Amino acid sequence: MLAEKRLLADLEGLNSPGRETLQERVYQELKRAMMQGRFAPGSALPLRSVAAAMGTSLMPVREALRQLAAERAVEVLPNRAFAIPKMTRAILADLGRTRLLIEGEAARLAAVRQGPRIADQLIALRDKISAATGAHDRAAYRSYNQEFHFCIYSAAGSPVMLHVIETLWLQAGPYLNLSFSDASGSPIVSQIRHEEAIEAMQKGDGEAARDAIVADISDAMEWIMPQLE
Amino acid sequence: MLAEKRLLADLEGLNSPGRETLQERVYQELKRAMMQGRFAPGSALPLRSVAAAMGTSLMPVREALRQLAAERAVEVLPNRAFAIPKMTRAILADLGRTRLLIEGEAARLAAVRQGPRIADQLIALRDKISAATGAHDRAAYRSYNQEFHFCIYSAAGSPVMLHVIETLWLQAGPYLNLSFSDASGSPIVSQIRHEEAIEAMQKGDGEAARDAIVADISDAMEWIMPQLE
DNA sequence: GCTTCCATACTGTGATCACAGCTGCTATGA
DNA sequence: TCATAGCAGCTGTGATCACAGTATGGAAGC
Repeated sequence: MLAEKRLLADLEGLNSPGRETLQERVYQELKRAMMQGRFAPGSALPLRSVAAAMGTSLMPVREALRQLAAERAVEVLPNRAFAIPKMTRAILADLGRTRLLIEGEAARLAAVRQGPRIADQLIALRDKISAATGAHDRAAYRSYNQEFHFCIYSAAGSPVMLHVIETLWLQAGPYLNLSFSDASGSPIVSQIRHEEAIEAMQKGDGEAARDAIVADISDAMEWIMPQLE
Repeated sequence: MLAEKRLLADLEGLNSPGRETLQERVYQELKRAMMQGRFAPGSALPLRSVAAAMGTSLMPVREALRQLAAERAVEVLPNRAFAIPKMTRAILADLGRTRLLIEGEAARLAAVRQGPRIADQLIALRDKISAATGAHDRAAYRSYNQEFHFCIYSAAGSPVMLHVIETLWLQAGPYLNLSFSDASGSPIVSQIRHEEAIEAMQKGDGEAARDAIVADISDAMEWIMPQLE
């Protein structure tokens, strides 16, 4: 009996990935696709189409979309239909301003509280980013860049800020792809900011860390902005 | 025909309040009840109980709760059950720190961009707050205080920040009630901060506006914190 | 008296169906 | 030829049901 229970407990751990609800899977899948910019801005997301694509009924899709809508990642039209939000220059600027504020503060906190402790992880990620840039692997670049930033933000020790930042990235996510729609030098500029951030973390210098992150975001925004519309 | 169409168009406007979905109504009702602190922290929200209380089926309740969960206003337990989150001192402090940052900045923006234009509204709200305080009407106080703050935040012209602030209030909402669990002087302190805020708005002084809001939030936090646990 | 087991009730999940509103097309009329 | 009525196909909403997992209660065994 006891052995059986132990076995079940072990299996439980193994089951847990499969134990995720369909709703969860649909949510994650949509989120991933959106952040990769797979949907055109303004395009509709009919429940039945998404459900058919995912091989589920309408229900998990409805809940996943509503959750994404609550996070402002998808829009609810007056018709109550779901759609990918259209990004305007004004909204993107607003998003950028808010990111500067909160991600800058998170970076400052991270440097002060955990700075030297995460420097090694950041250096490893910087190397991966360099490799991805060299290989012109945009997907890898985006992925590692995101890891780099969130490695810092996680170290701030503020779950509330972390969640806010995640929702901001989710909203801006699809449009960050624009930064790499051609082979221009934007990523290289970013590398400089990352160096500055690493240095600030090593020193535990909060103000320098904030400045580095603020500059990084500003660079990206300046790059993306003229490409809109 | 044309007249008929016009009539329908007119009726459409009238219908719109009734056209809200059940899900929307359940969502609003739950939100309102939560912000008034009607649910004990940690208490469960079984779908069927809520549905019975609202007189609907499970579906609208499920979607409303999931939306609230996305906003961190309710918690999803490992059992996938919904519950009112338990607030710890650490989380409340985190929430407070984030509020200082973003609400302070929103106040600064509001003062610079629209300061004098909203001063009259703020003065009117201040008077209502005074009246509510004098009458010991806690519900009215809470309501007008919220209006006062969001009057400022709306004037910042940043929909992104406004939404973030709303989610922060929703998370902290139930615990703000603690500030008035007895007849102590906390609201009076708050009034001083409001005066400072109004003055800053009249002058269009961003820094002063930020300081006033930061002080207001800090006061409230300092008041609530020891009452927790 | 304490532990163990089993039945029952209750949890959220997800599929299916009926329905109302809207959109766009087509056929019919002037 | 053009306007209009009506039909067909979409849309999301919400109720109902079946189901699997979990907690809880009491009863039977040690």
